[in-house]
Amino acid sequence: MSIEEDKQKQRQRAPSQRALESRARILDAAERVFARGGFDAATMRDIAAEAGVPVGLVSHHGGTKEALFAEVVARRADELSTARLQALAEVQAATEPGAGADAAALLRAFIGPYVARAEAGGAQWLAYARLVAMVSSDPRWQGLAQQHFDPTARRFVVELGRVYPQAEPAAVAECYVYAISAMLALLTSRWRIAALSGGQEGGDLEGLIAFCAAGVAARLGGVQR
Amino acid sequence: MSIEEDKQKQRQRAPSQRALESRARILDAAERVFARGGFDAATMRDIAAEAGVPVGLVSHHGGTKEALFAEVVARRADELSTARLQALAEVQAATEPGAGADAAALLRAFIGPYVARAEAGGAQWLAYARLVAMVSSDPRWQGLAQQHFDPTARRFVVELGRVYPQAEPAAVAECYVYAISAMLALLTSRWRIAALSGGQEGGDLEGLIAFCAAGVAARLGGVQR
DNA sequence: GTCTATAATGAGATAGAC
DNA sequence: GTCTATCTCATTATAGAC
Repeated sequence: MSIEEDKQKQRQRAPSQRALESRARILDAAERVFARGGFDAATMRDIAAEAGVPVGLVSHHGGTKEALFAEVVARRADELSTARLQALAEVQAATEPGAGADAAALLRAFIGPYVARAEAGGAQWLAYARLVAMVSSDPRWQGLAQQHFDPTARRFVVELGRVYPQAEPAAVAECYVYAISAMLALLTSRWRIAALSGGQEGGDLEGLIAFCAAGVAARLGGVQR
Repeated sequence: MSIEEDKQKQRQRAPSQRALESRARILDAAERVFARGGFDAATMRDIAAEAGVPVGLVSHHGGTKEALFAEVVARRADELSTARLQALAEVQAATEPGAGADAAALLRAFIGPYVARAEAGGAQWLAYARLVAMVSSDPRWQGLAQQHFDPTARRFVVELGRVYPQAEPAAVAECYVYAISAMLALLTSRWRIAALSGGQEGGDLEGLIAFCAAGVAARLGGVQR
């Protein structure tokens, strides 16, 4: 460890405690501000004010506005990918060989880690969900999406295809896109659900999985093997 | 007609053919440019260039940037609401009294008119779908959404609640939000479906309705009355 | 590392000629 | 109605003091 640190010193000093805090505060603030109105509505001044630091410090730690955005996206995407792949491994370990996993378990492995973090009081995770929705739907950020979201998505599509081997690959991908959009809707649009049902709170993980699992089963082949 | 025109003259002259064309070109161009990167990424200069008119003319016809945005949203929302309510009336007319409509027919009445317009070579409708997704998810445009989307949405939630009378209102609204988000995903993310399935084209109205109808049935009560 | 001051750019809106 | 020129303001990024 200490040797590693010495290696780093060839390039730069170890960051001070205060510097690390500033950096984290700036990233968190940027996440919230970007989530509010998208990349263009956010200004470096908004982010600085939200973080409680001077404007210049945002550029110093985050680089350009685009680099800051990319870093915000990457930070949580990595944690999420790891959690999802681990949940997937657990599902596969719990399935007896030859039987094959079922769609609900796969969906839970993919959707569960995110919803769990958001529901554990994760205001930052909710803000991040709005960011994910933007990055996923705006061709402008296609590069970011490919780098951070696609690998896990492909893996999930492959596993879902194993459950429904007779289904067309495009239909499997279609179901994946529907499920993800519903997940993001749950995370970002609880207020709308409440507004449409007279103020009643609504929407949870189990309801979402029930909806998606049935949808997948109906779309990909009626009878599940 | 001529008398009507004279009445108008008290306030303003009847618009010339060219003026009407300019106005329509500007609205169409604004729709595309707003759809590309959202409200803030769009500039009045982009819109003018896309429409092939000088910058000043955009303000002249569209007013402020916000007014222009609101007008773009309103224009198609009204057409869509009418088509959806008409389709709903047809569904109810075709259902024998006492039997009750089924969820798939309701979904088709709500989703069909939009997808049909988009699939009939409607590049502008696809651009508009991206706008709808933005307006629906950004609290900044809550007023626009309430004015133009909520009335039809509420109507649909009510009808869906009739099909599943034992379901909680919040669960019905939840299903509505999932279905709409999946519809928007189909319209805006065909490229992603293709990318995830190795270039194969995928996603159509019937698949979407199959997915959503099964999801609704599973979420709202298993057995349909 | 932290913070201030400023340079350079590009935005929305509008006044006024045609 | 159409188009040009311009006003005013807010933005990003950075140079340089501490």
